[in-house]
Amino acid sequence: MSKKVTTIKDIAERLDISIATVSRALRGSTDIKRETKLAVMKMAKEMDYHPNLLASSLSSKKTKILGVVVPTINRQFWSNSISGIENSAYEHGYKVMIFQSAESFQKEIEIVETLANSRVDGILLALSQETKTYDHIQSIIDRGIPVLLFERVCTEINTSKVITDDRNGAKEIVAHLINKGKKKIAYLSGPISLGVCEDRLAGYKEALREGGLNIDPNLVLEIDEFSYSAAEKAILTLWENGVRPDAIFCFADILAIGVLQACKKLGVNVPKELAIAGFGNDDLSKFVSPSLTTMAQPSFEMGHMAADLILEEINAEERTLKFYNKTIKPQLIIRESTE
Amino acid sequence: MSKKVTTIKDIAERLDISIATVSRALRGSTDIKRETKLAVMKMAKEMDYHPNLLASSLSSKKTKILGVVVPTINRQFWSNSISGIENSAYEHGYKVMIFQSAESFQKEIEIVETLANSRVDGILLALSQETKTYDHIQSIIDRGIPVLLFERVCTEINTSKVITDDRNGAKEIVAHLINKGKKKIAYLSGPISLGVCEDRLAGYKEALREGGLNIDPNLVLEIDEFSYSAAEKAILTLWENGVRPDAIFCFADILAIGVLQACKKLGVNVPKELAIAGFGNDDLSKFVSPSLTTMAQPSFEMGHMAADLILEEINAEERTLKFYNKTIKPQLIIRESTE
DNA sequence: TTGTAGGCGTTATCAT
DNA sequence: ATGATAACGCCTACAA
Repeated sequence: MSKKVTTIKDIAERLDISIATVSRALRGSTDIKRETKLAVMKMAKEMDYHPNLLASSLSSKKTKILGVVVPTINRQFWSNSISGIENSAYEHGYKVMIFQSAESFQKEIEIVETLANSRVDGILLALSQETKTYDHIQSIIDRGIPVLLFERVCTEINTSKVITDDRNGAKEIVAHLINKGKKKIAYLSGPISLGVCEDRLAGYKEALREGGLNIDPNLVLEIDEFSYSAAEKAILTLWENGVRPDAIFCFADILAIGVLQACKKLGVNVPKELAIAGFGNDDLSKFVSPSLTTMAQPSFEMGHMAADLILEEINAEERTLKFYNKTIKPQLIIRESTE
Repeated sequence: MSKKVTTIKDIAERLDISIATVSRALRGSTDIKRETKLAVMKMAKEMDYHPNLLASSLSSKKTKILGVVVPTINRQFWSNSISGIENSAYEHGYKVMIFQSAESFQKEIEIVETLANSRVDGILLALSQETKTYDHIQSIIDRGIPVLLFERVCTEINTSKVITDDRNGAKEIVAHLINKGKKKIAYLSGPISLGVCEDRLAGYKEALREGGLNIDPNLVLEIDEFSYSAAEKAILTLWENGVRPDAIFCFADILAIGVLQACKKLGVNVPKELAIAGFGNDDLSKFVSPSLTTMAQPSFEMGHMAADLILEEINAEERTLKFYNKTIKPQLIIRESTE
């Protein structure tokens, strides 16, 4: 029953050569006779040999694997960024292991630990919503494993980072609302403890200031869950309380969708009574009706760049300890919800 | 610079005991003195010890990792099913490695090979669109690694499978269209070489037959890409050719969205002139306007069940060689696009 | 309960 | 160009 798995040792014995030679032949070392190499390859095929990556990695101290941790793969932004990461990794001969933290600090810790213990060559991480301390990350870095933070980053850790230009993106789209003649512009934010949310808040405020509008704290809504239902509820509550913005900038498209749903229930006309702007340019934003004005986030490119950077760090001859801080510009896409 | 990594050997030396004892203490073996165990644990913490999973897996021949291969993580059906898999795996102390085949046969082969060479304890696989031969899968099974097929399966391989009840699901939703008085019902399918597509075609035909409608081959549209743009184009072409169904059942929600877009361009009223039904119950289907009638696929449950099954197989004392064939019922959700 | 020692399958350093 | 042989870090009979 138990199938005998062939190893390089078996090949060596059958060919009556040393395992060292087999090992070299198998991964195209230069100094090896052409014929022995071919003989080994042939025998390997014949004996149905498959390398044991565990053994190889243990010995070589390289896994050629990148670990990725995102809050969820169930949002296009994240799944697209993963595709970008995979694309770059693939080009460089690396594989990618994907994990979801589900916005849980505990899970993030566990995942990062597992990844490190699995000796991945590098970790690409987008912080969970709950993450407020960073010892678990610093500890990984101290263990000598390169970590790159993307999208959900923090200032406390000194390492390479790739982020969206959130501040200017938010500023641009809010400016667009102002241009449309809106005077009471709200911001529907995720947890402001998240750097991304804060940065977009800053951009929002900046746009208001430059547009000569004053900042009304009552128009800054903070919800703690990235779901359309939470957004919908927030708007219904707002209306109950008699607050009436004439435009709203939402942290993410999924939230904007919730706002849209609320408007349908309330009979509020979009964009006349309430203009809605999102962020991300998910498929959803395009197909919903009215279609959603939003900032397109180049998520694939972000992932690609992130992987490029960490691979560069991994393969740097000297640990240069020079980290990059890259910013990616989002792009305004005007649709019906603000026109 | 190169930080010395602590191993059990180091701990053993510091405590002046054998590495065997340390090893046992570290993973709670029963027969070990309480105090030595505590001493080891304490020292491990003190020396910042982290187990090397490569070494332990190599030695124990178990990785406690499940490999998952899906066409893409960028569709809710797939990302949700992965969440289901993770959920079950997590409960059983397993981790999950996720890979995307991008509907490419070549990539599928590579991924499956890598997974096997990484000695994962089991593989959960949804076949790529291009996959027509299955030697690469049989070969993995022959190597002794459990493989479970889900959603995208084939009959050629004898192993556990988890699928949607596609035939009855399709039948039910098409029957619903017939109930609504529709007489010329089209089916917009993905590549019919895919089992899923074929099964839904069968259900579609069965519903027509039972509804007393005849089957018109011109109303069965086959496209080779699961994108809204491909679907949109198909409908525009159909209209150009003067074919006018009064209802259309789409293989997936994303295709139904494309049909909806086409209708908007053509000025076709939905559902009066053309009723539209999808499959999957993506977020999209709910938020689009008119909202989409569809079959809700319990993707999370499917993933969960798939993982449960393969874990059972992995942990079976005797390789029983008894495989399961589970079917999950989708549920009709009626919305505006057919009302 | 603890120790000894032989793997697990590769890679890598010296020799030759 | 090839061969011995010692790691790599951990597990696990078998002994004690």
